[in-house]
Amino acid sequence: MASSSRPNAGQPTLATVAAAAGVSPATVSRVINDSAPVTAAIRQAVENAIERLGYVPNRAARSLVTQRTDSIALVVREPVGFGIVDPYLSSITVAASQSLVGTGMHLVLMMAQNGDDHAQLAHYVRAGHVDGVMLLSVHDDDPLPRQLLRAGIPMVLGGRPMTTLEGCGYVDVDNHGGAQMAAHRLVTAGRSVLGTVAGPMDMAAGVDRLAGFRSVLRETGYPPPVIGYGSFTRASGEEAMRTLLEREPHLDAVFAASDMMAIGAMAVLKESGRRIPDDVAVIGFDDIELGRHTDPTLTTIHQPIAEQARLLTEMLVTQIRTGVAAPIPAVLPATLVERQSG
Amino acid sequence: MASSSRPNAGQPTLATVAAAAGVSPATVSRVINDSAPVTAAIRQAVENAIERLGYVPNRAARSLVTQRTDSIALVVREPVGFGIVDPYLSSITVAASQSLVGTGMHLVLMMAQNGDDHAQLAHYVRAGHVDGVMLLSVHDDDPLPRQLLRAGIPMVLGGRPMTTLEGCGYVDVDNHGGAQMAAHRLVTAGRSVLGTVAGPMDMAAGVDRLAGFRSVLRETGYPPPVIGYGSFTRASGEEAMRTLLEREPHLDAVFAASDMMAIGAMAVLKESGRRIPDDVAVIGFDDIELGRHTDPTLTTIHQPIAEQARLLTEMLVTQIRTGVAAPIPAVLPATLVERQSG
DNA sequence: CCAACCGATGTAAGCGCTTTCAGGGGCTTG
DNA sequence: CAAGCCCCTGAAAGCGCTTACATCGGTTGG
Repeated sequence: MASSSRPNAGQPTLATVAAAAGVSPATVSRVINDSAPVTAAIRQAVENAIERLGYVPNRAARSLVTQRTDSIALVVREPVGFGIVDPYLSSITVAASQSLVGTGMHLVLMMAQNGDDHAQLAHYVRAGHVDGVMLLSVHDDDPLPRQLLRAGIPMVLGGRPMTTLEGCGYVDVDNHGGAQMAAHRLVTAGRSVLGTVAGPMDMAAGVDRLAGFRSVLRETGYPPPVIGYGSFTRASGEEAMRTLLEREPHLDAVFAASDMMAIGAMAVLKESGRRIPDDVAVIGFDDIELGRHTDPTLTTIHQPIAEQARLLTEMLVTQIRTGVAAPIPAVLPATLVERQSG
Repeated sequence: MASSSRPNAGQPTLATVAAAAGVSPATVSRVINDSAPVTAAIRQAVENAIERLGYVPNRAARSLVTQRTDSIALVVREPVGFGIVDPYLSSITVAASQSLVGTGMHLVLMMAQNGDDHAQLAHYVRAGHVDGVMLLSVHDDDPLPRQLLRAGIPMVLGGRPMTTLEGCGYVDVDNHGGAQMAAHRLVTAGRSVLGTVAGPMDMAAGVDRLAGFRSVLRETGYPPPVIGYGSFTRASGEEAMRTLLEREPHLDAVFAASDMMAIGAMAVLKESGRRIPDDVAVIGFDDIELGRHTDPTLTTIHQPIAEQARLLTEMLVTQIRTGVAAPIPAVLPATLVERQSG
């Protein structure tokens, strides 16, 4: 259909509009961007022409001269293949996308699974396809953040980076405090042999949640907990739980650093014949939807995801518009959600 | 930091590379795009220069002349606000993003919640920011698909459109057949008073699932089921279930057109003192992760999401590259997943 | 041995837009 | 009433890239 050679053939351009309105292209541009005063009559004529022709400005052409693209990249390091989806990550993705509505910016979704993807991604960003980057789920050995920072790309992080990153804002949840709440609850409930399924030690969320949990035990005179390590996934939670049970069969309470790991842990506990919470109490972290539907329902630490996404986009957009990075990172409060499991 | 005025200052351009390699810009372009034969020695020199300077081609400039952007939009009509996320939609989003890896294309995520968003979106697409559109969750009264089609934008649909759309491929799941499986199972299990929580009647998924369900009852001599209508969300499932119970208290089986609605229905049934599946059997549709963790676990109809996403991207990319729409839509098989609820 | 030719490179013309810069009224002011 | 301003508009120069088209050796065939 349509003509042939030029795919864009037929679409009116600035010049077309200018001709139709009997003015210069410059004036049309000024009307569109409201970048300089234009006489009411002329403005009207231009707007009519635009309307009549169904003109839409070409973004590539605009980007070329303004050096902006009005879109940002959301980069998620999704650890697993097809089908499996970290509910926390997908929630925050949706929330970010929604909080961008109204800013006139758009979201480019990028799932980086490995180093190759990251290299391609850095390329993509530097090719000027986005004005800034929102990075989720950053590991300590990840070279990407530093790379982007060096290239001067505006960037914000969802979660505190392990090593301080100058010139880059982030929004974190009070992982330490949240984990303390979990520990307190278990201690208060009179549990005596505690264990924890910790997250990866190359992520602040993993480290902080473990530290918070241990700090309470230390302060209350408890012996150190048995620790198993996972990667926030359900499968890793199962595995860690098995290790925990081997090393400490008399365990009567477990704190998991993510809900998915808590769910895996619960499955293993049940499988081993233990009742939850009667024999073993379980507390998770994240407050994903799933936790409301498990049997028993999951006691967990809530993260304000929508708020986190909102702050992230706000920080990033500000940084893009003003050129200066948010000086102060945000740390949002975590809250305990009491359900059946612990 | 960096200089000031031009944000892009410092980034090498084609010309920079050409100068460094001692060749013309055209030759550099030919090397980069492999669009014409270039002597090995020269190619080498150019590649060295690119490497040394860390050159990255500017996409806006390229887009301007090629009229391609190498990115596509994933448009989701997300019915609800912050926080609530349809698990089916978020899964397919992730799957689509992943199946795009390796094609050199990128995904722009767009959550359109209302007509305004849609208008803005059509604008965005026509502004040439994407080469094609993948549309999820299309309602019959939605003007967007036709609008894009008329504008000649390559497009594919996740799910059959209610009204035939010429020149636009789609990938559907065998909703009719899947619903029949559910009905069969309930009938075979000896259930006698059947009801269904149907989906919206302005979407093929809603209509087809209801039709499939009824067809089996008709053929097996059952009376027509009581029907409640929802919008695929959990809350709407609860509400519909309440209506069903009012109209038919002796109900002993329910088929819900989505897992989220099934979960809502189960909550209402439990609340009313009924045991599942003893008093009432429940079967859902979608096979979302949540269904594995409910109590009882949810019997449901499985959709091959990853496969659907893969086919959608494949169709769209092909259409973009060749210019012709996929002539035959794909319909993927649904399968029954037997769990505890029904 | 010269004409025709072919393959590799360079030249230059835009793609559609923004943005300086200069200029041309209409006003105010001395 | 002339000089000076200010406000609005138009002309034109690119932004960084691709791509005809021209060019220029070097072959090949008659």
